[in-house]
Amino acid sequence: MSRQPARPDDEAAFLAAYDPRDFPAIALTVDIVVLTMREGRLNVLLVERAGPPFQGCWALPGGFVKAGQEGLDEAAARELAEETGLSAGALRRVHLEQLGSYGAPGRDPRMPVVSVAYLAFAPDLPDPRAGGDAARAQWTPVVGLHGGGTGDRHATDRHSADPHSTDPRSTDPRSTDRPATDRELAFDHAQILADALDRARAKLEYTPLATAFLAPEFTVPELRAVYEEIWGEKLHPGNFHRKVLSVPGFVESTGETAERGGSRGGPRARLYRAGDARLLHPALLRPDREEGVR
Amino acid sequence: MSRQPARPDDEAAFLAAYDPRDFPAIALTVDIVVLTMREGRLNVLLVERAGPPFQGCWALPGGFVKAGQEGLDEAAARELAEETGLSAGALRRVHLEQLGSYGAPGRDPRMPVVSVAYLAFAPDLPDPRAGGDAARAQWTPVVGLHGGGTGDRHATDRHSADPHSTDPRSTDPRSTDRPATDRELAFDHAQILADALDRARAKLEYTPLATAFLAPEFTVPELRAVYEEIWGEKLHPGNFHRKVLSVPGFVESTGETAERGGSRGGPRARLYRAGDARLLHPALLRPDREEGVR
DNA sequence: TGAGAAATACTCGATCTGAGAACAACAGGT
DNA sequence: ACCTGTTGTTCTCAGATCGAGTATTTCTCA
Repeated sequence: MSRQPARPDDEAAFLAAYDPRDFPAIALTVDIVVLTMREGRLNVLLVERAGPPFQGCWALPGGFVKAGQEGLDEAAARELAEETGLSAGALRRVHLEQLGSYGAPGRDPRMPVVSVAYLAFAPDLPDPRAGGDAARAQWTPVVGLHGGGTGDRHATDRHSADPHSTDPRSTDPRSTDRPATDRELAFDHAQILADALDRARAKLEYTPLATAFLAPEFTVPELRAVYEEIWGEKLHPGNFHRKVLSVPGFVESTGETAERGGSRGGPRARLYRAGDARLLHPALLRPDREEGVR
Repeated sequence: MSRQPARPDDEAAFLAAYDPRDFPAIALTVDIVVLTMREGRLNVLLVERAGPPFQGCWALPGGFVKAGQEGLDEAAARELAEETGLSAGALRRVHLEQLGSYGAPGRDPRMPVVSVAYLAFAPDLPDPRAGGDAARAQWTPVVGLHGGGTGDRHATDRHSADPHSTDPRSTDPRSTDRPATDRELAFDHAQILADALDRARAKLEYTPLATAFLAPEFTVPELRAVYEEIWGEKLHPGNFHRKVLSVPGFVESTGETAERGGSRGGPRARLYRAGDARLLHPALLRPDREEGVR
């Protein structure tokens, strides 16, 4: 960054190069993959595009960065607030981090557009409001979405889901008039979503961020459900319980217990709060992933 | 991304918004943190700025993205090739990955500039050539550099131009004559470098990328030296050796042994090649890092 | 030729992990 | 109320892994 177009011309040309208008036009946007847990399923916030291109298609919420007026993180936070209609207070409980930037030529048919993608983990949020240029916005189960699912090959780098994972996906991806499920996403958003899921799966391993999907007070089984849903595989209840309580700073007891036992029986679970750890040590690793080689 | 500025105006305004000239001017660059190992020390490629702003300051190599003509990864690869003067063949042995994007307002005094930072791991490369707008370019030991050093706090979460980044502007880090060591970096490059080092340290844990710093054939002690230099701490030779050989796909034996023993004595070490693993399983974790909390 | 250093192999005890069992608490239906 | 099946939580046990320390052998250097 921070260099004139190229070539150490003379001073005049040098300064002239600073005229913004002389740069090839390029637009910068932020897109956000907002993940939340609804009724035990991982959902992503999608908006239906009101105009071309990809009119009628579902896409990730996002918008243009106000060049010079806001930073990237700020722009993402602003878009997140606008799109979810959440108060600043509620937003404080949402985890937001940069995912990566996408700028393949032609990804937007209108003009060169580079998008900085963000990833957000949110507790169960109210239904979104269709604001701005979106025809409507809604939570969509990730399962069955292109780019969704448990195993999305591609992953730039680390971890890719294993081929032999138990795939609880429903074998009924019908999309008659159902909302966004099983729809192609606009632009390269399927790729962004896939990368986001890979990142989310990895994050659960070494951070306590799974708690960001839950209410301030939660039980170990609820926490386990988050891991199972995002990783797409069942975990050993006993071992998971032992692990969570043994990692320093992961959770702290409230002394209370849940109001009711499980919906299908069982004793009432104890309640915990998120601890003060930012990183899990030792990490909570995903079961047997033989990959690595390839 | 991919939405008009905001607000569901009427169709006319909608279409008008597509004129590139109507968007606030913003420039997009790529900056690359190229790391290599020279004489046992971790070095980063820096260029001396030939013109303002930050004239005479050292900065990360980089340049403007050719909007619409190349993707982000392409642009980074191109800049890397230009700046190092390496052949396409030699570049194939270099690991290049996206680090994150930085777009704090005012990070470039000229105009809004967002930079997509990349991270590269390279084996010992020849001296760089000062091309383009750079007065000169050279490898600089990371130690002693602002943003360098072993302990750069900040970071549990990589990337993102956070608001509280050290802002090197305002001060006048004029160049006297000394190379780059102990100099303030231009723009927010100290922050980018710090983030890059954090990422590099983490990458060594779960990927075999340490081998990217070495020749095609290397010994276990040489590999250990890479880890020790980047992590900034001595490792137990015996345990490291056992671990490296036990992780499937990390290294594979060539059957040969090094020409000479260690410079200060000791038997000749066996030679290995990088294996076919992309991920280390189980990971090679850094010794005792009590952090996690706070 | 001797001393010191380093590569590699081994040992031992502390930890961590996966799998399974045990037991009590609880929901739902009879 | 009383079964019956489910589930939260705790334990046990064997195998894998890890940190630390030791032993052995092979080099370099003086």
